[in-house]
Amino acid sequence: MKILLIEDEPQLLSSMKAYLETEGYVVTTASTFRQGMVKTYDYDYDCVVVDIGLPDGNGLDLIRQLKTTHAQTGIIIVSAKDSLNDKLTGLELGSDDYLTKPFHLSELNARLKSVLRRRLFGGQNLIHFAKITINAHTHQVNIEGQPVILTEKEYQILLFFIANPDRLLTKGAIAEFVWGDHMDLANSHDFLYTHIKNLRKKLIEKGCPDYLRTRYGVGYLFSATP
Amino acid sequence: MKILLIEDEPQLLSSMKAYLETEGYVVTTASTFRQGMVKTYDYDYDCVVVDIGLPDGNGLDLIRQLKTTHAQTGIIIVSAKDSLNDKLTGLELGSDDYLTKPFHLSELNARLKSVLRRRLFGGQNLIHFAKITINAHTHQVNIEGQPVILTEKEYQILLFFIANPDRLLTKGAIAEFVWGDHMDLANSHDFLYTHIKNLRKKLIEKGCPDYLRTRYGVGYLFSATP
DNA sequence: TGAAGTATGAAAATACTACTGATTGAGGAC
DNA sequence: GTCCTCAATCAGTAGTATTTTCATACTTCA
Repeated sequence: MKILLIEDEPQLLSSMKAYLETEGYVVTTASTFRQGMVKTYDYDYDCVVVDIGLPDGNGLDLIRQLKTTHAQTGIIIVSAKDSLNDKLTGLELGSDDYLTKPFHLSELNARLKSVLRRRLFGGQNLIHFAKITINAHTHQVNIEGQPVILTEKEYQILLFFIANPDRLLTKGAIAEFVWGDHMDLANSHDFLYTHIKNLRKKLIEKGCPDYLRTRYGVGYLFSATP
Repeated sequence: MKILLIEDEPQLLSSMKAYLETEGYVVTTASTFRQGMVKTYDYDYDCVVVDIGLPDGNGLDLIRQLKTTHAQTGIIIVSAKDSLNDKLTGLELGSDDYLTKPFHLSELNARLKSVLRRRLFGGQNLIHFAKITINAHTHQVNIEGQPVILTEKEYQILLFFIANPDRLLTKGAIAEFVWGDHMDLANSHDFLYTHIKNLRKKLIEKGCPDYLRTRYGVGYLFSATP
């Protein structure tokens, strides 16, 4: 899960970054709209958190543009109490949620989760796929009622598969979803293999058919139908 | 596709070579201008990548000479940040692109692709020939929209044919394009026959007329008109 | 027709890709 | 500190695709 934070107060920015990273997100930062805009050219973020009160230019333009060029990216607006108008306009333009300064980081996290969940599964908290049930809130996974204990990486990989059933997912795409863009190219895919092996094993142990099919030289396909 | 790398840092040189070889190029190296110059006498490279900051002599001379003796060879200049003048002069002299150190290997690859594409097909990414469409970027080939799965060798042979339609191509020329100069002389042409057979078969299977005509004792002619 | 050149299928060799179990090391809990 | 878990790495093996070789059959052309 990749988040872009656009915020000009260095202290707030770094504490947001630190907090979200402990929550397992891959976080990129920018301190101006311009910078933030440039980063969205290079990369598809799952969610952009933007402080709309930045000095350079107009944050609403950024939102407008993001919504047209990256329609599927979530947007959360952060604003000072007095810029209510901007907030409303932002929501009209298609941002998914807003926060008023000052806010608790846990609050940001909650909004983020909700936006991302909405993005992936239309806001459902419980996600079903054949015998598998995922609670996106608690990260708990069940196979026919039986709980399966997954590590965070395993969970994220499974989530990505279930968010994209019956679609051929390249190893690069999976790595990008789980780890961000800093390792997909250079390194080997050993770490992916290992996590997929462990995930497969845990699912099958609980009586789950092996929905995961390997496409040699490309990636994986998660499907309940042969 | 044959590339000559002229660069004096052994480490950079070898990593460039290794990377480009995995990308399917045939790579020769030189660590001085003099050496590089000599190699261009022997051989026609598709592109020369030259670090203009080498200690011996003047790299600009090399570029000037290359442009007159091998007008169709692509040239990419590599330079340190501060030698902007050299870079500009190089471009004036006819180099096709430049890179400033340090650079990502993927960046070099992108420039290389672009230069070679420009050389072969006037910069087009999508190359059309009758029913065949080639995406030079992804190496995908389509016959009337239908994808054809080709191996890398088959792809390169097809690319060479389509880059030279209606021209009689000797087996030596094809081999040189695909494998470089290390095998065309000595060995038999069995491997070429095999790849051409497989390529033909795959194209015809997808409903493509057999554009490839054999010229007994010489080579092949790729043409849409009888 | 015969010799050289070309085509073809199948097998062998090679290179590449994926899977697995074991191990290491970092970080948190106690 | 010690114990634990998890992520990451490694080495070895299995699996698959591609390239090359080879034996044989077929064409072309003098």
